[in-house]
Amino acid sequence: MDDQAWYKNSFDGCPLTFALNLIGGKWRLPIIWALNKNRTMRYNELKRSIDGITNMMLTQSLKELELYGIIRREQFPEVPPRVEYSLTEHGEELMAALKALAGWGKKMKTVVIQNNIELEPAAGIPDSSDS
Amino acid sequence: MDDQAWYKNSFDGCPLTFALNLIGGKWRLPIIWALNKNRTMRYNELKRSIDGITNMMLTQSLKELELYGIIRREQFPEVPPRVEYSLTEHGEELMAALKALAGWGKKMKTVVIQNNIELEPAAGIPDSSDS
DNA sequence: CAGAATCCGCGACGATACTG
DNA sequence: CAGTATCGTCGCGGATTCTG
Repeated sequence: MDDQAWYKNSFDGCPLTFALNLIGGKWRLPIIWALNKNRTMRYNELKRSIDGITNMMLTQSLKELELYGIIRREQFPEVPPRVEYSLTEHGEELMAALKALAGWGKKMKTVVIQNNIELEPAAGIPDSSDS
Repeated sequence: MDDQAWYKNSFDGCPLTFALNLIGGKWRLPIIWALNKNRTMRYNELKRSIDGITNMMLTQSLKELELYGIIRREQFPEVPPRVEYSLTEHGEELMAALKALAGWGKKMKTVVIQNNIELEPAAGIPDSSDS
């Protein structure tokens, strides 16, 4: 990197953007969500539970979330390796904030669909197939 | 699109992912944030206030946010065109949810930086500046 | 003043191996 | 079982130019 790590000055002080950077990416939320439901999960258990994720993305996302202090990784030195993941306290606190946002999203889904019906011709989502 | 619009089945029912899709993208939050502070702003006022945004991205983001019902657009039929933007009630409600997330982010900034200091060599942010 | 249209780079992500 | 490594794709967003 030619400058500092992104999180040291991401939006230079906007904690919201910082938070969204932490939970951004395609797979972090699914992981967090799964760990919130099942409390603690092994690697392949997560992989099976999250549809479509590859080893690479799962590993990478888990490492990042652990680095951020959102999830906890416990490795057991056994012959067939066993690694368990769970949410940290910060992860649990995150869930609370996310639920508020989810509540808003639930309401908005209706609104957006209706707005789209009214304004649809101007939407930036072009249709390129006739099927 | 070859299938339905993304928001009609984004995560097929996860309102959280839906919400994040609404406020995702690079400029939507800065726009929302600016409108929340100044209540109502004109186009070029927004453009000046949001550092680095181009006409294209501003126009596009404004249209999307309006389509989603998060912001309101008022056009005045005057000789020098005048357009004013402001948050809708849904936009205001969003701000509330975002503030909780921002609070979490504020706490996490400290945590992440400290974790990084300890775990830094394993971070996924490679240094390739001299290669 | 308030946009619209086009081209393009880059980084996130996917696919596909290989390993202790 | 729990990862790593490498390569290729794809689309968001940046830069630039044009218009009512």
